[in-house]
Amino acid sequence: MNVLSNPVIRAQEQSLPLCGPRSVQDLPHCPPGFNLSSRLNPAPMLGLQSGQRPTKPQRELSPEEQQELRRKINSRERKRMQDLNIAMDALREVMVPYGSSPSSASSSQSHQPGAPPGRRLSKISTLVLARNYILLLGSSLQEMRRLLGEVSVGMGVNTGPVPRLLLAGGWPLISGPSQLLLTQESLLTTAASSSSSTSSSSAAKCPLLSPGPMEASLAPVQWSSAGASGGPVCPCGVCRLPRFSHSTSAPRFPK
DNA sequence: TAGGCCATCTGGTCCT
DNA sequence: AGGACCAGATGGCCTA
Repeated sequence: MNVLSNPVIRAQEQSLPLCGPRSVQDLPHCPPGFNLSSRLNPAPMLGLQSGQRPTKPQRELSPEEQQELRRKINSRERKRMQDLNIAMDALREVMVPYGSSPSSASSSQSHQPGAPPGRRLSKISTLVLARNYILLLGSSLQEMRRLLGEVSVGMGVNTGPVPRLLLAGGWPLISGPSQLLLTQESLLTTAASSSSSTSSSSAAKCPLLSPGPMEASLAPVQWSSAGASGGPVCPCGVCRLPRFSHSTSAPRFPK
């Protein structure tokens, strides 16, 4: 979101009264009698237990100081969230080779003029996808080790130059997030050899965030083109991946 | 128009 | 004491 276009921020930057845009009644942040100093400058506790020292009397902040302090805190929080979004965009760039508009971090819902079609991944989708990708990489690594072991046994350790599997490009390596378009079968095959200990509290609900570290976490997801067919969407209500559909006919790892 | 997604504000808590 | 982190609340924008 464009910071300057945000009326609240504008009000902040222009030192307009806090909570201006809204009525006082429906403002949990600014209830009637709201006083920043109650937090920033807490009054001595009533009903202190015996033996406790009363809190050190603190300097009362003037309204201007309170406002300035509030601005400072808000600004910090804004910065923190913007940094988080930058990191999220960096992750999107890795996870989504299409449709991502990296500079859109602060103007979230707008499409850039020249940007490729397709909606930006939501934060939750980005995280879920990244998790799947990481798990998949892990399982690939394990599979690779297993195959390497087989080859070594077959050829005798340290006797051959380069295993032919390598030359043949037959490794089940992941070349990119797009390879998350895998069938359940292939994923399970790959995942079977791995033993992650990840657990998820959402297990029961989401096939992508599911119990079995690998088995279900690697439930196949598939990119579908923006606005396309409207295949089944993850029903969990947690990830709600809008651009993925569970696939049953995707390419498999070469064997 | 409802629902999803998001940015921001805010107060609470924990840490340094 | 001040900053970081978190979660709840709120309102705006967008899409189906």
